Amino acid sequence: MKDPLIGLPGYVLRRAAAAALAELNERLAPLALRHSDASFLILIDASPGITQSTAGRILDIQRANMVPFLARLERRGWVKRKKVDGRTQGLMLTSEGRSVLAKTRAIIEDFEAGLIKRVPRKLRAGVLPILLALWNRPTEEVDP
Amino acid sequence: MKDPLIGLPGYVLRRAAAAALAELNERLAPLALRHSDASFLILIDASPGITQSTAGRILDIQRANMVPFLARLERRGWVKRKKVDGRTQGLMLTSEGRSVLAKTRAIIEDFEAGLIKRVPRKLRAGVLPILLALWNRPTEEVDP
DNA sequence: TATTGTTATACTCTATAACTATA
DNA sequence: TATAGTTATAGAGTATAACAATA
Repeated sequence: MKDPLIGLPGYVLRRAAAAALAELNERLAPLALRHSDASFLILIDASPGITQSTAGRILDIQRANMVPFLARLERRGWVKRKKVDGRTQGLMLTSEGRSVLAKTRAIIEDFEAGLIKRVPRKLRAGVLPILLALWNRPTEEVDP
Repeated sequence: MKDPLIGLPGYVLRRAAAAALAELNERLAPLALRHSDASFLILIDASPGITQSTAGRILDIQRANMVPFLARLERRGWVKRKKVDGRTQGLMLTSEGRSVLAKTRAIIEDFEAGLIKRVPRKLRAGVLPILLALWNRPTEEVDP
């Protein structure tokens, strides 16, 4: 039985992402982390003092959904908040957070390397440009 | 504020898929369909008489999750079941199902065309081969 | 014994509306 | 008036375990 959807880039994009995410979550499971936690830790580390609104905008996580998300990371002692003004709080990794991030980075690098290795050598240079292009919503009719 | 994850193919793959899916769901909303419904209708149409177990295996939907999924499509009069033997039932589109599928296909074709148009011309030939390669789990160390 | 369909259940992710307190 | 953080809630999507009926 063949999959009649296999010629549709949108469908294959979804399946590829789902498979990759499942694999990454498996690999992160020993740290009791999910891929979303990992991306969040990386972002805070790259931008210490970032607010949760800004972080949410970058990662495309709604403000409302950041709350339980952040609460968990804080409860586990990986992220701390520091008041910036009366309504804003900057996010920082704790030293424990940096420690778990180091392990996380190792797992992610291994995962990403494995991902790219599935692609035939000759096509590898196109992977990131194509994915970035697919990601961006059409702005003007460039290269129609 | 830059996204420090933008160099990771796995991350961009996820974001690209999420954005594409959201857009497709928007486009399908007038038909009160979701992308998962659409792929299911296409599959049944391509393989009339397929069982839900087989369909679930192809689409990577668990048997247990097929039940409410199929029930909705049947309730809306788009899919009917026919007993094959005592425990197996073949799935078929109703004429109403074929009618909604025709509209669905038009939306999907337009969506897929828009998706591919985001990619610079020179890279387009690589899109599907790369996505298919990323989808497949590594078997042996081919092309390391 | 293995498979099909089913029920029940739980967790993640996402989406929206509305509230508060601050800027 | 707009924004940051929060609460509550709902709907997809996905995962597992267990069961009955049948092959």
